[in-house]
Amino acid sequence: MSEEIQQEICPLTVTQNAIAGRWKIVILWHLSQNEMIRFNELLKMLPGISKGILTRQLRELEVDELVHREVYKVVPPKVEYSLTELGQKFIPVLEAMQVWGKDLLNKKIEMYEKLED
Amino acid sequence: MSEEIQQEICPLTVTQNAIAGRWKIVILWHLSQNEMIRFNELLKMLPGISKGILTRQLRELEVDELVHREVYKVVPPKVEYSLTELGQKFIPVLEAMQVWGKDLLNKKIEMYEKLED
DNA sequence: CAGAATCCGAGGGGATACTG
DNA sequence: CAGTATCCCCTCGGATTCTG
Repeated sequence: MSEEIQQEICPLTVTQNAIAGRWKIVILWHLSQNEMIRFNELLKMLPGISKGILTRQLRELEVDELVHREVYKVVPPKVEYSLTELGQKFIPVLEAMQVWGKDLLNKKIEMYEKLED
Repeated sequence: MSEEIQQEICPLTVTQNAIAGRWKIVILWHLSQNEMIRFNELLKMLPGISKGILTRQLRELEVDELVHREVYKVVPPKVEYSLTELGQKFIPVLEAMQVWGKDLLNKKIEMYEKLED
């Protein structure tokens, strides 16, 4: 019981839960770079993902109110995804992650170069 | 094939892979607050985790070089965990996450308060 | 175009018992 | 004290097929 409380009141844990999912971080990043993106565009931006999975990840992000889904009632269907206000507040996290990721990649590159000696 | 390349050269994806795991973020946070922590101390700090899982998460963090494991050859055994240099560079991410998580929690609290009217 | 529905398999979390 | 070794379970990712 007290475990569940901790799940809900720890800021890091709620963050963790919100971004748990193989593609969510990259999805959020694309949305932070593009303002609005249609479903199939997003699909092309994510090589390797399948439609079903993309839909699920987007729905979860929508439930957590990081992403807004705008449906245009036209034929053929048109749906655009964008960051909510909460989603935009998440951008600093993405930026910090990117800084760290680049650091890590540079480190790996250095290691490969040393191996060539 | 090209998917795998993207997996390895995208900074966000490498970050994502490094912290994928139910407890890693919280573990990193505790290590950022304590400099060095023994195994059983960490266990107590994480209500709900089991020994086996804690070990696995720590091993993965060790492989990814975020966490250092110092074994003292004494009886009974004593092992201390700490952040590596790479792990310390991750702290800004944790901080950004915490800011965002607090924001989200405040938002939820507001919603509950409105429900009471 | 943007999904919904279904099925599958891998693997990651968790519990328990044992050990140097 | 700090693990290892199993076993189970269930979720999550992924592939495929169908639809308004």
